[in-house]
Amino acid sequence: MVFPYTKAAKKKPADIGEDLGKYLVENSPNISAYNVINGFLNLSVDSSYWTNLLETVAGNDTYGQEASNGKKIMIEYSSPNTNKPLHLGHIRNILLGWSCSMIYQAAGYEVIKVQIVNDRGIAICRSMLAWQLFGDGETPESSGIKGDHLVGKYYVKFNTEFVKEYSEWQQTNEAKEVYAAKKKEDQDEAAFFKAYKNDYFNEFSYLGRDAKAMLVKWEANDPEVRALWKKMNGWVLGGFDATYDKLGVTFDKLYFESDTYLLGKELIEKGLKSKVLFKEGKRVWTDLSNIGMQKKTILKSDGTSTYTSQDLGTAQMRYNDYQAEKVVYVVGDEQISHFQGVFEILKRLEEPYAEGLYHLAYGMVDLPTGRMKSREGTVVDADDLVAEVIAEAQKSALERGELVDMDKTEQANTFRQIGLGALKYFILKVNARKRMVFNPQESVEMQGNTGPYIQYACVRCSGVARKAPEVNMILSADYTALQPQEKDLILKISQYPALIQEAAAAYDPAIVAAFAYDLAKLYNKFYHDINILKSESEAAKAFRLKLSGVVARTLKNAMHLLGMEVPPRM
RNA sequence: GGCUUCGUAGUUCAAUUGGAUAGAAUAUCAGAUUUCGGCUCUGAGGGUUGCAGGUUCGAGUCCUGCCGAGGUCACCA
Repeated sequence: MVFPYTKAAKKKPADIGEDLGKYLVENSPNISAYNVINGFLNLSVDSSYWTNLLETVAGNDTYGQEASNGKKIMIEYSSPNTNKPLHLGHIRNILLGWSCSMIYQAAGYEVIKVQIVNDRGIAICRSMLAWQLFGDGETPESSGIKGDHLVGKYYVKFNTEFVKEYSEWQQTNEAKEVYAAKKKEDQDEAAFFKAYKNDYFNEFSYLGRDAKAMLVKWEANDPEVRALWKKMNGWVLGGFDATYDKLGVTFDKLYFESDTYLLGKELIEKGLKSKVLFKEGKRVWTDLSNIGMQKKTILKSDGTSTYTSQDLGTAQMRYNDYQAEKVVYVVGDEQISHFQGVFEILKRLEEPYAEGLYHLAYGMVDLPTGRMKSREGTVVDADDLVAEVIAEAQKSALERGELVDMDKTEQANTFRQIGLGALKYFILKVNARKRMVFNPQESVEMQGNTGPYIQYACVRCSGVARKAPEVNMILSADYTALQPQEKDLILKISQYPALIQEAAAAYDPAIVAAFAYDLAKLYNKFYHDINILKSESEAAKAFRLKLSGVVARTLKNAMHLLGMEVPPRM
């Protein structure tokens, strides 16, 4: 493309193209020809360039892994509440966090994977209270229910009981009086009570009163409440661990909100001194109008902490723990303004890590039928989903009569790899910041732009490469009549390291996913068009086997960045 | 309402960051191959990139206005 040079050179676009092309052919050994069309300069690359490139890549055992750059990055992901099991939204979060971790590792960073478990607050007290009232001593062991699901059951129970209580209350005289006194114009009873729910919880509800009382006791370190809290949180965390294990993700460090929610005092003192923050009574606030936001409360008028104060303190603590240059928060896009506020305050406080903070905001996951709503029971449970995709992989393989001769445990493992591969790819191929539609049927498809298609291509080319141990004996330089399919493959592979950097800079696994798919597709075309084992010459055969080996390795590497495994057979 | 994200084949997603004829997949139809591995390949139809202006050699991409869908506007987390 020569348009940008027209002004500087004061020539017609076509002439510049001619001059440049001519110069490059004469002076670069890699360029063999050129032509100019509509102001675009096209160059032809000599075959020795391609074979050399392939040799270089083949000889590099760590292709796609940058040398350490000595920098640290912390990636926070998952970070669930301990009152209910994980769902599809968490899965998107977890896969994004994991994949970004892998990408940054490949880009040369030391990665610290963390999560902050939200294990306190009124929501947790709701589950606890419901269990106390209706649980009858039920445990994961006694009921056979996975711990997180058991606690989730009582969270739901609380809500159904609360709704019942609320609708009964609406019939009372007290409710009629509240309605008469507080209703807005044109607001009928139904609309009013729908909007009044939270106020009811705080002012009139028995369940609400008891849950809040429990939270107060928890904060006062009441031994009985704390013991119950510990017991139920243990159940939930055990359940989460099982789910993480299924998904194949790990963490280097867990932070607990119960330990961090009081942090931030030190930074607040600093902010008050430097007039970044202001105090009225016990309340501390700041003005964020410069980034289009309003006043933000950091400490409440009773002096207690807020979400903001807690995140300020946590950021500082984690910097003290690890001194990471970058910190990525994988959190849903509904919290964009919260993090803008937190990051802005830290910048004003001139904290050394403030510039390296990044909120990786992802969009909500919708179902084909609309959005997920826990109240309407349309939430897709994480454990159910994982079981379903594995079952689907098994079903479709057995229907085709494949893998039946395989050892049972190996077979089960292969189905797991395929099912999870399908699920992970389906979610990660979509740009993170976009809202996405999750179709359970399509997620387990095996054809087209899917995980199993890529896995299959990889299995295929490593199978080909395995056929010929002599690939390492260099012959490929003698092969000069390269086919377009071969050039396309080498070109694609040569872009891989730059692509990793690009994906890291954009915090976007979808870039890697698109690459893996393109490469798989190019290989399948190559495989179809050219019969490798019946190549026209030994040199061509050696070249193609070597190429297959390099494709296999690159595909496997790219899939690893997406958290996908490659089955031994498919 | 203010701020903000988004709107691309029937559907799900791309588009090298402002570049060539907007590409894949899926579904539909028509073919090929079936070798090292059966989930492979080729082709066809399908688009006024929400609408209307503007900026320039050139706009899906940038600017303005409208329409539509989210998010957010707590002394909740």
